[in-house]
Amino acid sequence: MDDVFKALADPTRRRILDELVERDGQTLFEICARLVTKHGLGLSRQAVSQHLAVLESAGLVVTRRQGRYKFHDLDTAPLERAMTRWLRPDTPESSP
Amino acid sequence: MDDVFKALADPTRRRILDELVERDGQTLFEICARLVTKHGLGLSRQAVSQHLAVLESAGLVVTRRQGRYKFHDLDTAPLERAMTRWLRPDTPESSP
DNA sequence: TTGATAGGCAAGTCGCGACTTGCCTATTGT
DNA sequence: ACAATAGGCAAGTCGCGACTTGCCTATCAA
Repeated sequence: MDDVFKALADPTRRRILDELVERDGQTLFEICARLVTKHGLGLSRQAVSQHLAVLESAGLVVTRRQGRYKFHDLDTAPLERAMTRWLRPDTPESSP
Repeated sequence: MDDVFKALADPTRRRILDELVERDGQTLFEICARLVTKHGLGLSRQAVSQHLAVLESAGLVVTRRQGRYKFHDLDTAPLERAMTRWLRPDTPESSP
């Protein structure tokens, strides 16, 4: 759970999550290309690879190998668990 | 919104939010004392003050001065807005 | 089998963020 | 008025994280 917040701290990693929400099951090179073209970010392949490793060890991204490809899928379950931490039970909108 | 994630990245700041959920409107010295006694954290007053400044500029904490006291209140609104960013609209549980 | 593609490992650079230290301002109580 | 309390400002130290560079492994197509 600590890793979830650390993973979300970096803006590039958040962009990666944005990409995976829009289209699940992308490879490292696909994500690389999208970050460069769509968001104008100039980073190396290694940088993206390391970001994906952080996201995966945080449980936010799940990978499946298939031949020489490694597909990345988003998992939002850790997000929801992390965020309900500070949501008070007595908010007036919670039970209308 | 970028500041929200950066603010949540530090474990000490998350502890401060925990404290404010439990009891709203604490002063700097109160928060300091609680972090030391209840959580065993050994940090200076300045450290906590800087953490509170980060939380405030992120909109997660709202302050009100009263004489020589400065009370700190939690605001969870930025949290909820930040989290809905990656929640897919087509989750099977969202519309049973 | 060879070259191209997809990815991994390891060491190194560098800047930002967390924390400290020292001193200063303002409000309160006696 | 004076001391104590509550907080702020600024410069400095230091470690961790983001990113690069160079090289290595594995799978697929020709």
